[in-house]
Amino acid sequence: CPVEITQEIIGGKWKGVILYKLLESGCLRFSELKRRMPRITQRMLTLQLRSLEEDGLVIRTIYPEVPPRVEYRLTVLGKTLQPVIDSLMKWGLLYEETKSAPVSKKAAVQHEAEVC
Amino acid sequence: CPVEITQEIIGGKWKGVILYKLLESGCLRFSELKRRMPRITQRMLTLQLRSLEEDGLVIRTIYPEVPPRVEYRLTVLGKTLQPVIDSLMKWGLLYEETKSAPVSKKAAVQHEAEVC
DNA sequence: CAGCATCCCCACTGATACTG
DNA sequence: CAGTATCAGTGGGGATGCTG
Repeated sequence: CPVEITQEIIGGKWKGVILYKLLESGCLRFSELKRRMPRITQRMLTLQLRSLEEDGLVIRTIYPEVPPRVEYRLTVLGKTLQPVIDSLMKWGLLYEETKSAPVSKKAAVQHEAEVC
Repeated sequence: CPVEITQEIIGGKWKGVILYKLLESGCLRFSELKRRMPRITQRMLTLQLRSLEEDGLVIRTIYPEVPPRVEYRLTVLGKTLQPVIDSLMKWGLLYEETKSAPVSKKAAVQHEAEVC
């Protein structure tokens, strides 16, 4: 099932957010990504980026400098995730709205009462 | 982050597929859902449906008959997931296509060579 | 038919410390 | 700066058997 395939690739706790940040910013260093995701650990960020790289969504570029610099950006395939991430984000916003709008709940319940 | 919120709700191995089947069919009995997802165990189907119910995406209707009959359908909120599930499915199809098209890989790599 | 109960595993996630 | 290494915990997910 295609839905399952996609979820296997961008699922999990962090990948969606990483992709969102990269779509937003285009190209980010490891530390910049980390700064944009204060709750993720270095370890998890590394693991998730490696996984995204394996699946061909992200490119990792190492600049042989001191101090080391590594930049991440989306591949062409990775960029095709834009509409997916967008819809995930939009629905997240809608959901938060819904939860904080108790006034309309009664009307909603009446709708739900429809029979199959 | 809204992206993370959505993934917490419809993430995991099965929820996306369940939602897809319900969007497609409108209303399904437990056994009908199970038949459409041969790999899921009864236990997991039950657990995932309960979770979707808790989050207000699915309505569970029990018909007091013998043998028992339980039907599942989306709430109004659940139906708002249509564009999300759609985009997940479309990208899944695109991804499968990409993997089975080795001819275009060279061109793709050249694209990836662009600098940040 | 549509489940619940039970047992179990390991993959995901995390905290912490260390390093080229 | 951008990682590895190590250890540990939790819970998602699964197999199987039983039942109103």
